[in-house]
Amino acid sequence: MTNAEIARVLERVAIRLEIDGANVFRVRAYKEGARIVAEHAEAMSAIANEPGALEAIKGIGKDLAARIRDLVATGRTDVDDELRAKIPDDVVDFTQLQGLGPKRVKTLFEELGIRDRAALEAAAKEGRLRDLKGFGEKVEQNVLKALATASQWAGRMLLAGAWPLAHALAERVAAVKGVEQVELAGSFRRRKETVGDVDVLACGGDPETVMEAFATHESVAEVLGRGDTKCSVRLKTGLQVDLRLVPRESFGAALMYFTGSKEHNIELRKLAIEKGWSLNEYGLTEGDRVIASATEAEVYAALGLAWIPPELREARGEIALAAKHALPRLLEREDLRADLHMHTTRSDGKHSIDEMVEAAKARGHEYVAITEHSKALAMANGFDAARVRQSAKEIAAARERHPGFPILHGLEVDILGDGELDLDDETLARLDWVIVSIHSRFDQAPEVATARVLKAIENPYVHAMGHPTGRLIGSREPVPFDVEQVTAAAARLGVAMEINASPDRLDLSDVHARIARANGCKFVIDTDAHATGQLDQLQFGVFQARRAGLTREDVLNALPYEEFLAAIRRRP
DNA sequence: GCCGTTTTCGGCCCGACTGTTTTCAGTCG
Repeated sequence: MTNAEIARVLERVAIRLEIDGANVFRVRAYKEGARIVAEHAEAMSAIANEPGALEAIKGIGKDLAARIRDLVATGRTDVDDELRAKIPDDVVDFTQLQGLGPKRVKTLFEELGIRDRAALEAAAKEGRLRDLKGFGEKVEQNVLKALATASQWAGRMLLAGAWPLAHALAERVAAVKGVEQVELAGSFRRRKETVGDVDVLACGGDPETVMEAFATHESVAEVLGRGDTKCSVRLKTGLQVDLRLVPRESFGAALMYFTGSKEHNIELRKLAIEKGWSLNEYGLTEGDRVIASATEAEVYAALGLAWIPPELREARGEIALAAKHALPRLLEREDLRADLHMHTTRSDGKHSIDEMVEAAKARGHEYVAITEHSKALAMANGFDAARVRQSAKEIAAARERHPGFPILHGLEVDILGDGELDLDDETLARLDWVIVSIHSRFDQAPEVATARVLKAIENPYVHAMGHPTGRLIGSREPVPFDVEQVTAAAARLGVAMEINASPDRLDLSDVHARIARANGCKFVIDTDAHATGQLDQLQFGVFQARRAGLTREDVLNALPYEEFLAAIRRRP
């Protein structure tokens, strides 16, 4: 089992224990265990047999270690088996419906014997929920609403999808007279690849006027709730956005609180408690005395910490680094000097070489690589050997038209099912920049996929691996190769890992990129643009890189052109 | 269920909102 699969089992054990009415701290231990496993760099399967290795991980004790060993060995564990026999899957999923938590789900299950979605919907429609203890007409209506929403809006929204909407709402609020500060907080500010909802924080201005401006924005479909300090709306796209009005004197504390992550905040509170203080969204306090609250920097400083970039606030060790003032200087968009993965009309792009080059120049790039597909992608007009020779002439001609702007003759070569590359070495040797990518056979077994990728990157003409795992967020799982093994090999071979900035790829993921960095990999951050406008998506790749803790030094296309060439010439 | 230069027992993050109640449980972030 992969770490993600183990984490899912532990998470669902936690929910079932909650419904079952177990000790809340036992529930928390399982939830925390799930999170730790999901984010752990080493595979549980690799360390399970090493005595004491699991128990050495903070948050994993004797019991959880035994569960994890069971799962690694057999794919099952008895506590999960027992609970599943008791509580059906659908009932567990009920807790994801807004307004239903473990207590109400327990009531539904035990009082009415509701075991699946259809039964829940029927019972709500027939008005059988309202008389249950802790329910009422309103809750019953909310259940129906939540069921409808869940079917229409099963997942989260891509960060890039929420981006323009969130900024439009923030600008509307910021334009209200008297409003002093507006920030988009939550997972949005941490630049997670998907967001479940968006939190807008504001201070200043007349609360009624600010709420009204927010609630009447043309993108709003429904006002879900409105109090003195908070207004929740659902947009026409399905995205939920919460506006919170906070006092200006505690804006920093509120921004920290609502930026999260929850786990990061918990660690900060523990730190505050150690000092005899208390931290909440109103400030860092000692009794009635406010120690810090106005800005994030003040609160972090009072806790003895450097200000932590939101992308790192995931309780992955950033607080310890901040305490030592040893946080990395994260990569910034301005550090990137090139985009090294883009297509033109010659394969499946929408724009010509000249158009792409001009668009890249307009975005401040100092050099680019043009990288068409190879022949395995026939439908994308992929290049064969003869077409690569022809392409060399086309690129040479383009260089004439763009003096002083280096254009690398690149190609995105398919990794075939067996790890062979789609073009022969002689052809690859003609290219300045060779990216290898997987576009087929996403369903291989882990060992097969690992061998496939290792074989591909061992080819001495390969410079980088494009969208390495091939995942599509929300629709296609990553190819299950061993990321640990592959990135270690890539580091040794001098093959860079791409962080593909396309919003539904963002591949490598933050977790995988962290592993790759720890193994000594270099990276490239590219758009894989198929049209000029997509060159703007580079920022989403930068966000992902920041979440992985990458600095300018980790990234090849942050190098000036000559240094970049020197770096990639280490290969034959 | 986890953890511990005080503890092997007794703690474990905290406040707002909703809708249920008529002082508060449940949910959410």
